[in-house]
Amino acid sequence: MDGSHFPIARQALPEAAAERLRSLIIEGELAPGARLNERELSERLGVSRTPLREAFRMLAADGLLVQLPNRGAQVVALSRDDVRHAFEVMASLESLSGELATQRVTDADIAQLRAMQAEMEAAHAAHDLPNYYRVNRAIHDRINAIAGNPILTQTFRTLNMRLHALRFRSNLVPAKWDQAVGEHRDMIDALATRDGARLRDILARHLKAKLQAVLETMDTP
Amino acid sequence: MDGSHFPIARQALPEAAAERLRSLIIEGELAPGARLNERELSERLGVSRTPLREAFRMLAADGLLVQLPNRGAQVVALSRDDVRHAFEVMASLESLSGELATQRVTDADIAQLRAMQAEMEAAHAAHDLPNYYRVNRAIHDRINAIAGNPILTQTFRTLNMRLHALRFRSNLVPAKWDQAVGEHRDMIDALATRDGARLRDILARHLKAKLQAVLETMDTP
DNA sequence: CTGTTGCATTTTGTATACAACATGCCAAAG
DNA sequence: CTTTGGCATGTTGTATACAAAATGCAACAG
Repeated sequence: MDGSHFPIARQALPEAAAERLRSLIIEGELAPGARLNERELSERLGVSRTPLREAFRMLAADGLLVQLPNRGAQVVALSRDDVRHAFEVMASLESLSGELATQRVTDADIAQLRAMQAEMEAAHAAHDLPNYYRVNRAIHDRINAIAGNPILTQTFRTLNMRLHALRFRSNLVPAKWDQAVGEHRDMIDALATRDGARLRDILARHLKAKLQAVLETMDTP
Repeated sequence: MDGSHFPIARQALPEAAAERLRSLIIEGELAPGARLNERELSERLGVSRTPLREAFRMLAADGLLVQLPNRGAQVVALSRDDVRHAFEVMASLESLSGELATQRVTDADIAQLRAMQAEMEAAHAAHDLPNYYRVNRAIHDRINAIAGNPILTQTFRTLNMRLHALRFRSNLVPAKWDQAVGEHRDMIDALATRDGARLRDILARHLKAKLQAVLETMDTP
């Protein structure tokens, strides 16, 4: 018997509900601060309240919801300071990720990253924002994977998820966009030459710029 | 007013259950790898299965449990690599914490830390391991608080919680203990002189030594 | 003796009923 | 007119009943 167990996602109603809720939050269907009515949501998602409440607990642990005693759950509303703090931590984690990646990256990885970079630049040239973001994130994820530290990856993912709830994927000033693309190319160069210090430096600047861009899209305190 | 003003915190049964389970896991009552029977545990904790399952979700999010579909929850068993990875991330976060703290620390903070350091050295001199660990942790928490980044604090706490499940609080080689105490004194000195680079350096060494100490207490792969 | 099949039992997963609490409204007192 | 008390209503919190899946065991075929 080989170990090929089918990925039949048979079960996991709470996970499925959590996934669905995540989408609703990230897409703004459930706005920051919105209170979540259990009965209404359970009907909308087609599950009963029990698995839905377990989904709430998961999202609360991710920092996407806050749960008030006897008053239910509501979508978290990040302040500008929250965003600054999150980016401070993310910058530190990205630095670590980059440093580890320079130690472990293979030539095959570099080739793959360069291909993704090309794809991203194509999206940039075509002003295709959704695809740009998709590939952008894929590159960051790939570097994270190369770093080879699952706990780092998970910690990072959790932080990222919070920020995605901000839906800052809308506006992007052309000059900043150009700069970001250039920084990405530099990042991969630094990786290719195994220059950890330079990579750290680029990442720090990259994140600082991204923070500014995000803050500019925020009208709420 | 009746006299029975119990802390009516009748609420938050899931939180209470989670807290209790955390203790049971950290104290080894529930060993790594142990499967948790819902009915048995719910009777033991005096709550029904519904809030207990929500507690499971919370602990799973913290990384203390893993939940397998249709097969319940079990206490996570960390591998040596998991521990290495966790320490890698923790070192990065501690560095950030130290750097931020040097920027924001006040003289009053320094005085308080020195008092705690004295308390810790007293515990060291008295070979009082439990108190040593308590004050040790309090110092780290204090520095974290001085850093003034709640998201950093929370991320750090989550990671720490996983490691506490290892119960490495038992053995400690005298030489290592002496060294750790000295490093703590150096840390506070570096903070007092606002020497971020030196603090980073000390923290990196401190964490590396701690990792070694923890790994030595592990017999499981 | 080994391995498979089917059944009985146990355990997890989900829905729902009921209890505790919060909220909004209206009436009545000041 | 404002404030307060109490009731009606809705919402969350917990327990439990029921369904589905896994597990263990024994009988049986090879």
